[in-house]
Amino acid sequence: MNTRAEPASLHQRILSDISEKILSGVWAPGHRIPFEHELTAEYNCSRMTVNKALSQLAKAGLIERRRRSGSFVRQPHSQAAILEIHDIRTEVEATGLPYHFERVSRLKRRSSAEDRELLGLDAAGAVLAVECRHFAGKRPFCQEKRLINLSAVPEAEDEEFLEISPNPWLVGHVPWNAAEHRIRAMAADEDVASALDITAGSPCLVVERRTWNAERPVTQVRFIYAAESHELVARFAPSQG
Amino acid sequence: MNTRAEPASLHQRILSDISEKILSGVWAPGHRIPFEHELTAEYNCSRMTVNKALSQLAKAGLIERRRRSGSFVRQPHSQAAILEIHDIRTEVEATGLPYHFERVSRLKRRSSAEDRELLGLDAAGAVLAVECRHFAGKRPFCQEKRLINLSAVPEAEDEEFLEISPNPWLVGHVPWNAAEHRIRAMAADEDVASALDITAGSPCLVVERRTWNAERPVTQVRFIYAAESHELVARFAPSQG
DNA sequence: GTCGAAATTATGTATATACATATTAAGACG
DNA sequence: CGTCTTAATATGTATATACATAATTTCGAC
Repeated sequence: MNTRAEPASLHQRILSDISEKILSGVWAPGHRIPFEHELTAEYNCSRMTVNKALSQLAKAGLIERRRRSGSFVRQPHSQAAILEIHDIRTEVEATGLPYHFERVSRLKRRSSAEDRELLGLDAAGAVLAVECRHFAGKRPFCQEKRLINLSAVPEAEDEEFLEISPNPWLVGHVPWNAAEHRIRAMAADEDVASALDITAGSPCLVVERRTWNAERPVTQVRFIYAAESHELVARFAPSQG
Repeated sequence: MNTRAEPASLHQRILSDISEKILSGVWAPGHRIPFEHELTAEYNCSRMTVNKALSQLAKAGLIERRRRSGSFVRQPHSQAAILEIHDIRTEVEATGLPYHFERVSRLKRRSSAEDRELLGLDAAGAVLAVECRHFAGKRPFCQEKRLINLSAVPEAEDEEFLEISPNPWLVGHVPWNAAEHRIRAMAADEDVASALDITAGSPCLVVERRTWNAERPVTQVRFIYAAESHELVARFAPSQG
């Protein structure tokens, strides 16, 4: 009945056994799962091993542990979902169409007030503004307008972004430890409409991303998709560890 | 010297000490963090305690552990972000405007093929179709079109959704353990345009959610917002355990 | 020098044990 | 009957120990 690959270690097996019972609904929310000493007997192992599995399930939010009372399957209260952010190349290739991109423009300049606003920069400094178009087959898939903070990423000044698009280049060259995405709908203005080969005023999906490294803004980018060509998927899936 | 709130347990303190060094950028990606035996000496504790902290950091994706070589700060490759899904009441009240909603229609029917498609139902069965409008002040904020699978939630048949809107009611009455959100842009059709008091064809943000309980579809709902009135925010934040 | 065996090293997993702590149940007492 | 104390119980944390495993390095045979 269980055709999955069995996890190598015992505590992982215990964890996955239990989480499967919960996720399949065999143990409904509120159900008391066996005590540590019962699982210890069932799996013929030490309490530490069982404890490791249960602690991880608790940290993942699947169960709640109460001293003296035992562990219980939690109500999945979560209002947070995991949003998969894919590389554009990956997104395009998932449709089966060949991917390519075009660097439309690249301009180094002292940061304007608007640039600093978009990047979240306090001080003045040089920025690099890059615009690209990404294609699925022959049709434009996405317009990219990007600002790169040159005081955080001076190496970008030597990159033309003709062979490699900004995102893969940045991922390879600059570490970052925080990112924020804002997602909204927008009517295409003339600029977007001509870039995406759609009529002005038609609906677009806008994904704006800002990334930081050690509190310092690295880059700000706005991806604009024609409404028909893209959707985002976010899942709430109780984590498995 | 450490003015933060001290975590209660030793392994948590080790974990938070290290993750702070990483997130603040003191230890950059690629940096080798001290060996377990070095941390053992530094914190004057057993290897198991250090191991617990490091294992959790590894599982959270902050570090990578390599046998014989040690543990290293990982490149934050993650392309997954946490999307906050708020209740509409919360969203509206965050703008400072008073919230209210209006139940437009409520209809019980045998599921059509389209209903089953939307809900992800295999078999036929009764569904409840509910339509609402949510307001921010006097202006329409969001249109909600929902299907409820009555074979999974029979109690819904006795609820009129006049006093309480479907989402809070469902959260209080039905457990669920999986959810999927699809986010896209759309042009308002006549129906949406009149519901939101905008002109047909103007851009809208669509959030479609489906939830399951123990593999069984519970409800499918489509929230439609005028482009100006709403945006979604997703963050990538390295988890702290 | 090159190849391959053996030692070294850091992590991965598991055990038995100990004591702490939160929570509930049972009992004593006014 | 209610309250206070005490015991019982499940989890929380930590230790010392042991052996397994993966990845290097060392070093000897050729």
